[in-house]
Amino acid sequence: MAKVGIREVARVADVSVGTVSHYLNGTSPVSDDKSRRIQAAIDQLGFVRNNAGRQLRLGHSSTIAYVVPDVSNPFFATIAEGIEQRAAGRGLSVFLANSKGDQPREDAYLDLFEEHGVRGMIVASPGQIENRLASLSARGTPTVLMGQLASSPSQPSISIDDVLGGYIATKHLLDIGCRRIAFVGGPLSVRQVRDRLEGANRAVRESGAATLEVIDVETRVISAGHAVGDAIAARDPAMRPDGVFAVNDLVAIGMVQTLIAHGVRVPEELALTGYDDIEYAGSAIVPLTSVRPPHEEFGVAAVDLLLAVIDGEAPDPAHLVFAPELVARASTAR
Amino acid sequence: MAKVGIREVARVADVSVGTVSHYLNGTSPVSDDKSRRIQAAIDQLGFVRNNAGRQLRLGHSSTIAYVVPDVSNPFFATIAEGIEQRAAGRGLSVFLANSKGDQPREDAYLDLFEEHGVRGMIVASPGQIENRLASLSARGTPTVLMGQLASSPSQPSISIDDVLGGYIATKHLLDIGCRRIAFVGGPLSVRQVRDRLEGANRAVRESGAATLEVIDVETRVISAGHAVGDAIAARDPAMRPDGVFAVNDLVAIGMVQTLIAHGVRVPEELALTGYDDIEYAGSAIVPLTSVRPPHEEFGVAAVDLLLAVIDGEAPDPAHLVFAPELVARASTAR
DNA sequence: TTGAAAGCGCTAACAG
DNA sequence: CTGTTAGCGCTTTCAA
Repeated sequence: MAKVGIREVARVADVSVGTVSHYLNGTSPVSDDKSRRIQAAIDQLGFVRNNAGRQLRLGHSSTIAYVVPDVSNPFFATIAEGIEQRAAGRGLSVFLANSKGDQPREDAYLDLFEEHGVRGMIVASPGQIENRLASLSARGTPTVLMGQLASSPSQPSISIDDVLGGYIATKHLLDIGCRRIAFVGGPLSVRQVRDRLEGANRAVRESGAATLEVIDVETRVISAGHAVGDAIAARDPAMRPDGVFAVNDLVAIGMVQTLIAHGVRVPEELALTGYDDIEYAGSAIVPLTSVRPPHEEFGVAAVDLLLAVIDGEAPDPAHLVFAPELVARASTAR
Repeated sequence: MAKVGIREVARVADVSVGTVSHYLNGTSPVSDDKSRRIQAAIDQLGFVRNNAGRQLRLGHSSTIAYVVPDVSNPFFATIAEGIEQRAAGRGLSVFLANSKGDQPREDAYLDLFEEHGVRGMIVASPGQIENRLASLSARGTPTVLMGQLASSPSQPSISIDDVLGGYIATKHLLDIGCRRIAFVGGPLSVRQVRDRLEGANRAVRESGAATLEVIDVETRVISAGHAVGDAIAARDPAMRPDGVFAVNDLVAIGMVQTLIAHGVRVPEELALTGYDDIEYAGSAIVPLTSVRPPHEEFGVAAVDLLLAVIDGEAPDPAHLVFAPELVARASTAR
């Protein structure tokens, strides 16, 4: 396979490389005759434009990067969709990377994308990476921090108000009559967990008429929910909470499964709400009430924010904070 | 931000650009003194190597692409992990792309990666793309087709024996005593669905003592399972199947939820098996028997196959076919 | 061990 | 409208 470049195309079409470039980029009009010859040559030779040359000359690529801890998390996947749509509309492609919540690996990807000269990055990270992002910016690659509110005013970020989310979830339980509330989640070193609990605290405090128990879990997956469900079912019924706010849907799904298996009626004896509104939430045995972050707008807003920074506009609110909303389903229907 | 390149580093360190390059790549020994000066200059200037220039000169990049219909599908996500591990071991990075099962979009990504000069691509596609992959290969980008057996002998592919999978799932139902088997899945235009049904047919035929009903569904998601579960529960108990092979776990999960809600006992009255062994399968109300494709080895094998092609070795078996295995759980425990 | 210099493929400025 | 040409940043001979 001989490498076929723009000059080979030019030779076959009997035009100059400049003309081929103009044809390719629409930089300047090309006569019909030559256009046809150029296209014919391209087809015949199977020419594919070499991005390295193009990018080197242009000084920048037309890609942005989206780095997440877990691509298979439906939450990030949905956002990715919004990002890709919006980016495509602006002529940008999106490179995806999976950091697995692993710092060195995340670092490696950030380096890789920087070397590749991406126009900007949207980074969701469970860790402390503001310094890292700051140096990227300083060297010319704009970034948007996703999922947590940046502490630096100059670091654009886009996040969800988890305190509010925790508040509305708990308020909902109180509104339907629950008085012995339990928050199931942990560890508190995770910002999102802490914030949600704080919101729950506030709602309970405001009500003045309810108690809040905290049931700590190490991981926030289905099996953790199973364990907690078993433990609650094993209690004397009088000692069980009558309303549970699970830190996320996976935990809630696990809980509802074991609770029902043990004969605890949901929502009659125990009302339950999750968080995140993942796809499976509505498909659980007892469809799950959940707190829904604005998935779609989130991705779009992230791209818009990034583009603003790329265009050199200091975005007025550098921090976008979205309000989640409650999706009430059978698990809290009294 | 002045652009800082290798020559700026060379200037500050008072060496030649060639020496900096050698330092960076270990291409040739560099004296300790100069090494120190170069590193100091790099740190001071915040130099980041420009991949475009490097790649242009080198003629190739050090990335491979992994294109899937749905990154959030746990099946592909797990494989991605294997791919990234293995690729990293060979000094390659992986770019991920989400085609959403959309042909034009898949095409766009294939083009994009080809222009970016990736070393090779691993492509999982629900569609017919062998011709497309063939032209990529012809132009110099090796590919591995994932998830379906390639019809062309020269197109490397890596797939799972779904006929066998369907066979062992159904055989298992027969072995535990089921005689009125139902296959829930569709449409038959999807290769994997067809193959699984074929395996089911074979098992039933071999047994000589059972019947196979086909219950068609349009989509293979939880809600489809709900609908089928409702329909089966509504039947006269004598008309219900006593063993169901669902085309995938999502459908099976949906079914088990509604069946139980309607009081149909699983597995006593109706044994049920899914397919794919996704994470949630073991976490269903009734833990689900499923057919497990070899996730981990799959990604590793795909990379190895791709690397072999990149290295110009005509891989001996161009087609790798993996055998799935049965994971028996409560949903078929009699 | 180091430096000088020739491009890799492409775009854009400029001249026609 | 079209052709000519100068680099973009980097690696890699080739000499020294």
